[in-house]
Amino acid sequence: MIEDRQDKKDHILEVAEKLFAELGYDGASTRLIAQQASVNMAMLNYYFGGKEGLYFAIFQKHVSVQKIKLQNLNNEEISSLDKLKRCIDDYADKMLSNCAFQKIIYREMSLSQRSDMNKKIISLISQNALEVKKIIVDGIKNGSFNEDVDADMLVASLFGTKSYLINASDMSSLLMGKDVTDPEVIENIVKPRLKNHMKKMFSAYLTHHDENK
Amino acid sequence: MIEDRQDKKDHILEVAEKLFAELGYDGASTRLIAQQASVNMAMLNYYFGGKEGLYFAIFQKHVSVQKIKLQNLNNEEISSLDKLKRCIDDYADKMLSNCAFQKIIYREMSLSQRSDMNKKIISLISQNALEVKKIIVDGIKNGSFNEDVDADMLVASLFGTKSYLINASDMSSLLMGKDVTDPEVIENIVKPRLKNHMKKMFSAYLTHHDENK
DNA sequence: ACTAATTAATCAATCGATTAATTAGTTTTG
DNA sequence: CAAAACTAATTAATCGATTGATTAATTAGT
Repeated sequence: MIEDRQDKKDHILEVAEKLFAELGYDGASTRLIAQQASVNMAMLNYYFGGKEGLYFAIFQKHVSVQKIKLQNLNNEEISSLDKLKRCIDDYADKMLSNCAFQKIIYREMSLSQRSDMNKKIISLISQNALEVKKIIVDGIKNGSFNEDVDADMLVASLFGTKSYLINASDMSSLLMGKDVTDPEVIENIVKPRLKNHMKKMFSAYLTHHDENK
Repeated sequence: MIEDRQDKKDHILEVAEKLFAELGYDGASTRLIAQQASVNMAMLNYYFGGKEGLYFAIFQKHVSVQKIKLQNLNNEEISSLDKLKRCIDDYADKMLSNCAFQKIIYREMSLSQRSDMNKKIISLISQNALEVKKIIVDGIKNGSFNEDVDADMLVASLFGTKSYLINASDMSSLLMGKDVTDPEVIENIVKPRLKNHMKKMFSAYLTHHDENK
C-alpha cells in the first residue's frame, strides 16, 4: 500500500530529525540514521535521493504549516499587541514542543557551508520572520507601539530568547537549577515563564512612556 | 625563540577559530586548518595533541579574560541598572567584534556529542552567565528592579538577542536589508542599534510601573 | 652531540553513495 | 483464474574519497 511507504518515510524523517538535532548534520551519519530507523542504508538514497535530500525534506515538512498559520494571524482583526502576544504564545508552544527541529534550524542558519541547500532553507524560514516583523511595523504605524521601537531588533529578541533556551539548554539548566530538556519541566515551568516574561517585557517596552523626551 | 613558537600557535588558533565558525567542528578538517595556517598537519597534533585539543584551546583563550572583566564589574559601586547597561555594551562590543568565537560557542552548546569536552566548555562559559544573573538578582533584592522580573529569562533575552544577530546573520541581513556580516555595517549600524534597543527594552521592563496590580 | 621542531608518507576507520542481486507486489496475458 | 512478465521495493556487499592520527626520517637550534 502507498500508505505504508509514506509511513515509513515519515518515520525516517522523525528519526533523522532527532539525530540531526543531537549530533549535527555531519555528526549524524546516514548509517546511524538508517540503523535507528530500522531501514537499509540504501533506502535513504532511494527515498530522498541522498543525505542532503533527506535533510531538506525535514525543513519542507515543517515550514509550510507555520507559514499559513502566521498569514492567517496577520489577517485577523485584533490589536497589534494582541497579535504579538499570540505570536509569543504560538512560537513558545511550537518551538518548545519540538526542540529538535528548532535546534537544526538554528544551527543551519549559522553555517556558511552547503551553500545551495543553505540558501533554499534560509529563504523558506525568512518568510516567517518577515511576517512577524510586519506585525511590529504595522503596530508602530497605527500608533499602538512607540515610534522609536526598533522592529528588527525586537524580532531578534523574540526569536533569540527562545532559541537561547533551546539551543543553550545546558546553560539554561545550569542557570535555572532545573533540567530544561525534561518535557515535564518544559511544559510546567519553562513555557509559562517564557511566555509571561516576553509578554511583560515587550508590553512594557512597546507601550511605555519614555521619560527621556 | 620561544616567542616564535607562541606566535605560530596563536596563528593556528586564529585560523582554526575562523574555520570552525564557518564550517562547524566536523566540517573544518585538520588538513584544511593546517593548510590555511601554512603549517604541516602533524604540527596540530604536536602542539595541541589532536583536533579536540586544538578546539578546546580556542575556548580557554577567550573565556578566562571575560571572566575577570565580569567579576570586576560586579564589584564596582554603581547602580544595578548601570551594571546591566555596562554588560550590554561590553557583550555587544565583544561578541560583534569577534563573531567567529561567538558562533562556535553557541553551536557547541547546542550539541550533545563530544560529551567530555562539551561539559568542560559549558562549565567554563556558564560561570560568566552566572555573573550576569547575579547582577539582575542583586538589582531585584535591593529594589532597583521590579520584584516580579524573571532573572533567568532576562539572561536568556540578553544573550539570545545577540546570538540571534550573529548566528542567524543571513536571516538578520534579510530582515534589515543590510549585510550584517560586513564589519563596517556591524560597527556603524548593528552595534549602536543593538545597544540602544536592549538598554531601552530592559530599562522599560525592569523599572516600569505595572498597571495590572 | 643532543633535543626540539618539522616534514612527507602512510595508517586504519568512517564517510556517503552505488552496485548488482533478490524479494515482493502488480499487471498483463493466454 | 493462473502463469508469466514486469515494476517497485529491499538487501548485502562494495566503491572511492576523506577523515584524524601516527610513523619514521629529516632539519634546525642549542
